[in-house]
Amino acid sequence: MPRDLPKAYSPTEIEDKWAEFWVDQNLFAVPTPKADEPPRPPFTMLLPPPNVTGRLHIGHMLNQTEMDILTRWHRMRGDRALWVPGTDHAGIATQMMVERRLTAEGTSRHQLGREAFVERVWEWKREYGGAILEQMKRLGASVDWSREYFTMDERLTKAVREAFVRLYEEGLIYRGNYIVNWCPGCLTAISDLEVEHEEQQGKLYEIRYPLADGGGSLTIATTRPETMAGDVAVVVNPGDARYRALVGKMLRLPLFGREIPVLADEWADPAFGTGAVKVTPAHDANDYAIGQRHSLPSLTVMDEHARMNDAAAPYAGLDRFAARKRIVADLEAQGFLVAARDHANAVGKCSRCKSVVEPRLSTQWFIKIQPLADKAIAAVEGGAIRFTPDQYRKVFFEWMRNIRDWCVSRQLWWGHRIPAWYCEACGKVLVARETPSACSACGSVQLRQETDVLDTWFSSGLLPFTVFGWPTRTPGLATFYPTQLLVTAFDILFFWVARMIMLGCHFMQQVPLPDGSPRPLEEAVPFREVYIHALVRDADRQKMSKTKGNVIDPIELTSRFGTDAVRFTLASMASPGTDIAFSEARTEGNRAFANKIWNAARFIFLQMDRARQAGIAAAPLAEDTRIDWERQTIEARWIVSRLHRCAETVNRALAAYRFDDAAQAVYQFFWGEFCDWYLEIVKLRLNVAEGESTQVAADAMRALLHVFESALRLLAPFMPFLTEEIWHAFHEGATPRKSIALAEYPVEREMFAADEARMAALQELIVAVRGLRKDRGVEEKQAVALLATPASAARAVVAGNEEIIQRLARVSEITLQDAPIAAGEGRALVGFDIGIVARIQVDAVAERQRLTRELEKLRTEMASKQTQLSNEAFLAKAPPKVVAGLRARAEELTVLIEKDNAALEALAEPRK
RNA sequence: GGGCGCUUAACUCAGCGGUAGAGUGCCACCUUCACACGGUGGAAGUCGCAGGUUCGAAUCCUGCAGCGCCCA
Repeated sequence: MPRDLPKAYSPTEIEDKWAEFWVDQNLFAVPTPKADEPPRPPFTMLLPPPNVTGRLHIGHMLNQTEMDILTRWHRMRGDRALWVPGTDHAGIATQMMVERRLTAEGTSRHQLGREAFVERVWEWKREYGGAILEQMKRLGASVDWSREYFTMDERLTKAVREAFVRLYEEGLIYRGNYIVNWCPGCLTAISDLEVEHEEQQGKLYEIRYPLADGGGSLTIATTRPETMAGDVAVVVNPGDARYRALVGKMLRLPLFGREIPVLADEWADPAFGTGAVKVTPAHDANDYAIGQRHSLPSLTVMDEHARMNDAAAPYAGLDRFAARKRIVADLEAQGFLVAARDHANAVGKCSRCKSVVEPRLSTQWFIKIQPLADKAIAAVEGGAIRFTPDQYRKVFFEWMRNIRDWCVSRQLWWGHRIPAWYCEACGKVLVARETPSACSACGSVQLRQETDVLDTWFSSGLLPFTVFGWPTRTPGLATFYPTQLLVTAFDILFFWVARMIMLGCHFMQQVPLPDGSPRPLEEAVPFREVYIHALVRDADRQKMSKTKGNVIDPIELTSRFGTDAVRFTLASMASPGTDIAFSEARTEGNRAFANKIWNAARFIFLQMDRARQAGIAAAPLAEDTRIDWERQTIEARWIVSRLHRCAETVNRALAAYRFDDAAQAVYQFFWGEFCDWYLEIVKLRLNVAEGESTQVAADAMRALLHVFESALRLLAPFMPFLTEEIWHAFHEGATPRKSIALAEYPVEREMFAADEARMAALQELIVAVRGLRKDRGVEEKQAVALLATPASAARAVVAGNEEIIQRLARVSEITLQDAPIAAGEGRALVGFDIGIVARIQVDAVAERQRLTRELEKLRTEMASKQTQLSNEAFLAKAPPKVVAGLRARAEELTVLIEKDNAALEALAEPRK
């Protein structure tokens, strides 16, 4: 592999290559282990299946970046890391997509017929359905492509049918006539969750309903006068004195002339409107309940398109909103309209097509949800499933405790068709795994299959076990179930997560453990942990939407900044609980970070070549090489110590899903310590003069190569492309493993606390000298002589490391002295006084300003410390450690204040 | 209406009882042989407001204001 890397890192040139490499080499495939294989800690995750019609958006990328970091991390730690990808058939969305195409072609699904239409969708899916997974491949998601699934695959379809039939046999599925959320746009029932409530300014109409006996009238209040034709009663609160006398009497329905009763029902709220409400059981869920209580009939007055039907003559054929206008106008004209007040009310809209949802009485299939919800609640309460952040546990309970039966039938053609057949002869309903040939009751062959399909979430709710072969008890199911983790956004917590928990607990409890013993609830859960991540918003914190035009396209973004930079940005902003306002500025910063590492690699490769020319060994170390750190130099022990500390931080952070902390730690280590300090110092050691011993350089090279290669592995889960490229270049093609993704992740090892303290002192000294140089206006290139008066403890630090100070602070010679630095000529640190010898005039005014500012700060701090230290209660109650720390700091402050004061006084005197 | 969350440097965000942090941006200087997607130094915050608890509060409690989300 060529090592003459270009000067600037160009991600686009290398990313495609590695993305293909990972897929072609099948690197992330995890075969189901054979029985005699030694066990390894499992780490299994399911990709929340994206919609097969979809394109990758930035939310997917965040989700997948987090999962990929975790998977790569676990894999490198030696776990059996399996991440299973797949797509969802997305009933409504996909059907709509193909229908739009048909419309453009001048035809429709009804013209094609069901069979031809479904075949058409499959064609579409085969052609375009893979797009989103191709995008994932490009972004380097380390999934096991050999296990890719599609929710309409034959195998999964069979499992869906099995699940449905079992639930039916267990009495948990029933067919019934109920009010459902009907979308007149999509022409199907939708679940409660697919309805978005929106506050809207509407009217509250007060309408006078005359008594049938002609003795007066009663005024009702309604927001929906268009449903009047379906009214079967008016209810008032039994405690409402205003209407008590009217209960039991009949009213004559205006415009329609039918007679309906006045009834008493607790549901009527005396404080709302007039306290009297009309009851339309076929078009309102609450009214339906009232209708049940009072045995009232239900009159459907609209068709599936939400147009008035014949029962609403003379308004038949009108759209519901047009009908409302006409009816209100007619009521007004005939003197029935008492008032039309402004009224804010929540309108339910279809999350898919935004049509106003029409509550509609229809026959649907339902899952009796309470028994399933009870198990799900128990699983979470018992700690078998843990949520991060923890607050979502409460949200989960809130929802699960108020859940209603799940309407699973959809009036669509694309999806899993419900395995139910109706006997035309005797009316029996047959629910079966295999298509029946004759009625089991009467033997008739006149069977008609149910036309409805299942809600898409029904099949996705089964995925954690169906992908591993359920209902068959496969070795894969035994090995990989339960999965360890689910990573998802808040918005599908109920759609998907809750349903997986309910269905997983229910079906998997029926599957014994591999050893044959009954499976307890904690082993039936689909996953042990749920990590809920943020929503990605635009830079102005606006939710992204196509209509607003503020959608960030991750593919476009990665082509501008590089996939690694975008990944790193998402990871570093992903702190739990808050949404991410996506920042291009930070992405730019991370592109610079990638470039920094690229150039560090270039530098190291250059040094390796030079070293070889000088006869010094400079080859990548074998993986099991141990370095004798004791004989290494201070900066080597320091950097390896920092490396291990960083590894510890990263490992701890990732275990807690703190991607931000992990990313920050790597960034700070690689740039702020490895590049800024270590590489600068190591240049000293590698610079071998003619005839000199090469031992120092050889030792330094070993340390450098070891730390650099370890740091690459540390970074690999976050920036897989860049690190893969450099790692292969580093090994010149002879990599110890196929990919850095298969190498070992660094762990906490040797630490040298004393050297870290010494380096900290050196760094402080060097920074102070640099600052002093700036203050004195010394030119960058000019080396200056340094005078230092170190406290005794610090003397050894300076004495042993002159070279480092000289190089990093650009100092020509160092003079250690006991005599104080001339006041005003130097700078005071806690451990040192330093001064420089340079033929530059001190700018007395500027120096006085600097000192005054500094003194101000020190005195403010001193005052607060003294206040505390003179407080008896503080001394008595505060932990000794805190008090001691405060005392030490106060002493430092005293010294610094004295020194600055002296300097200031000296400056006040006119200079000769 | 019920519930949850947020408000910290110009911007985006960490910190959540014991000396206010990061990245970006800003200012000044520097084309030093890995990197100007760079180096060096520097400026910048009464931690939304008001009370309370505590020896001590950005951090805990209460109230208020503003913003956002979920459920009805």
